[in-house]
Amino acid sequence: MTAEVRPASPPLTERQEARRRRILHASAQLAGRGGFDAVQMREVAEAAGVALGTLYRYFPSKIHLLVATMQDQLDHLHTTLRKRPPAGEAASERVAETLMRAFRALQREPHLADAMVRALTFADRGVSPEVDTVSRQTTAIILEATGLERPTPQQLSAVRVIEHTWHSALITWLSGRASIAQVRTDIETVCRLIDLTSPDTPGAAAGAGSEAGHGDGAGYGDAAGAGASGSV
Amino acid sequence: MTAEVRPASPPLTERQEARRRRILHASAQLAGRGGFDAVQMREVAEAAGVALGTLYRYFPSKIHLLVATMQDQLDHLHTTLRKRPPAGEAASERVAETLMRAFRALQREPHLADAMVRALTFADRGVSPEVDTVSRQTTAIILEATGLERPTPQQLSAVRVIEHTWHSALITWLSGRASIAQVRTDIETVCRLIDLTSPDTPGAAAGAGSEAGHGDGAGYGDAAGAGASGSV
DNA sequence: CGCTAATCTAGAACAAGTTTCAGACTTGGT
DNA sequence: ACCAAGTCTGAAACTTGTTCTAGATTAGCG
Repeated sequence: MTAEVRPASPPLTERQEARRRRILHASAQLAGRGGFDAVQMREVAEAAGVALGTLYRYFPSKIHLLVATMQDQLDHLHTTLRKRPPAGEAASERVAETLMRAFRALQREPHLADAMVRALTFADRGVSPEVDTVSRQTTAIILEATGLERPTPQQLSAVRVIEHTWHSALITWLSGRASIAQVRTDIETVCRLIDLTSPDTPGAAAGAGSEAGHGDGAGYGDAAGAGASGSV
Repeated sequence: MTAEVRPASPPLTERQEARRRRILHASAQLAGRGGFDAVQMREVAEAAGVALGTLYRYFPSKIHLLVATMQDQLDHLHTTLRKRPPAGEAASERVAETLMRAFRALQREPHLADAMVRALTFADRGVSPEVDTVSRQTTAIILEATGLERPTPQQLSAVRVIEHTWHSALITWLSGRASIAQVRTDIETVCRLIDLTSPDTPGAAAGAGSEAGHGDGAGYGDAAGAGASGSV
């Protein structure tokens, strides 16, 4: 039932699964203390009882390791959330409640949160698939909170904005530039102002352009192109 | 005139100012090629013609260096933007146009963008003041685009959400998880849906259901613990 | 069981950020 | 011009992520 969908080209043996689990456990453990910096590959390896080379065979970089740790934690969170769905009236309220619950969970382990979020945002293209998994997991949680059966492209865009805000607000909190109250305000603001109402609602903001995916293309050398000359 | 407000505890001598500038130039240069990874402290030092220790005296870490580089580039951008302000009707259009212009500027130097944004999001508490400066600069640019004289707390919250979205959307683009078109959609979505209208300004409105007057959840300024101390 | 390929271990080695240190150079004040 | 304090240089050292190697173990298969 759990989303635990890993590529897993070759299915892992039992011992391997156990190793993998020990590694993730050690990672979360160390992250729980000192955060990102405290997760040192040699220490993880030792704590998990594997050789350094093995650790790198399972997780090709520290970032991969921490992103996997986040997937793991998100699974837990998702499971927990499902046990007691948000009770708000409007979709926006339920989303806000869900995110605030998640935020409270993170507050309980700020160092762990630090390690995971830093890894997520620092991840480069080489980790995209894994980061994408986390992103989809987050989207799923939010969408579930909305209770929408068949979200429209506009609603999906709105969810994307909510996710962006959630993510970035977390960063400002973790880096000490925003208080907990400020994060709550940001979450409530985006959930309140962004339109999550169904398409049959008149006056709702219209056509949020294309859907997701990597359609790319799109002209961006258009109007105002010459505007921002100069470097940057 | 320009926001070029640096702490500058001891005012720098001319030679020092020149060194600082050479360092920043070298940093941007190297970042312009290979991005974050290509900015190697030894190389920056050599390219700038200073000793490694000196580089570290000016910028206590690679992150500090890149964040300072971003401040620098943002200054340029801000100046450029001022020369031809956005022309849209509604505040939201002007903000979207401004951000898209900035985005186009970043696209011209994707590696540089990568280096700067990665540094920003990876920055830990030790770099908070500098990151905060960048954040305030960004806020200023957006606020300027709105044309609001005295933004209400609600409007400031909206701007925060826009900034979060902008920031996070950039990350997804840089890490190859979102296309340029997708970023544009996200920017347009948040600008369109978030309410930026003034209480006394008629006309364009996003007001989908919820109204901004709503209770204003959570006040500003209670930065429990680590909040923004030295605000503008 | 015995073979082969894959995996695991221990440990060295390498890369890049960061620190440290002794000595040379600047600067500011007298 | 001279001195003291602060700054800069060059180079080595240290840290931690990552890679590599040689030999031991394990897994799958006939």
